[in-house]
Amino acid sequence: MADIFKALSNPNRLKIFLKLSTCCRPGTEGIYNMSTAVDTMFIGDLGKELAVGKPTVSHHIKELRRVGIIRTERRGQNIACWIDPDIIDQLRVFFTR
Amino acid sequence: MADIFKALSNPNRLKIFLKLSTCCRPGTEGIYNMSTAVDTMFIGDLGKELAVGKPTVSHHIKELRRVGIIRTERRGQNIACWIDPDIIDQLRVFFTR
DNA sequence: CTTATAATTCGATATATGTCGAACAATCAA
DNA sequence: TTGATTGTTCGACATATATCGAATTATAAG
Repeated sequence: MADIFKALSNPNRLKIFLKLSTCCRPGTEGIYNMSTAVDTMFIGDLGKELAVGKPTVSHHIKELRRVGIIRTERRGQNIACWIDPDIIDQLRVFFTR
Repeated sequence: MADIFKALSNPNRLKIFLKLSTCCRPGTEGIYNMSTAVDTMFIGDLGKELAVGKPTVSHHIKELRRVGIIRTERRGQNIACWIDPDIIDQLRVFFTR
């Protein structure tokens, strides 16, 4: 759990998380299965809004994936990302009771 | 929000949070008002379970208070701590939707 | 096969963080 | 007032982290 919070403690990683949260809402069919997703978020697109270089974005994505917050899948030249819904459920439960 | 997650990202601070969570459950009347609390948690008691020195515990408590996760109140020689219930609500909402 | 685009890896570096010991402050009890 | 207990403040230091530029890999398009 500490690792998950650490991942979300960096402002740029939190922005990535929020961006993915708004683009890929739980309950939206296919959003967690990129083969049918209607609204994907590529790493390059995420990086454009972050005022940091590509190596840094890559590092942050790697970290978010390491702790299980996001999942990724190559789509041609790009790599698509989405939030793992299980983690969000876990986190909500963590703050319940 | 990043600050809150950073506060919870340190293993010792997370242990303090969990300890306070189990000793001071939401819904327990008076637990957030030390003058009527039936189960208080003093800084010294928290420190005994943490394998770090008193200055470090003090530092962590300060940080948790700075970001609004806990509240404190002096009770004689001791200082009592408890979790701010509003923050927990905020966090649960954050991971909802 | 060559070029362009997207992303990762690798070092380097500056800054932030966690921890400690020593000294200090605050409260209570004789 | 003196002594004991509890917690804070202050430097110091070692480690962790965020970031960058340069080089590298992977995929797609001519």
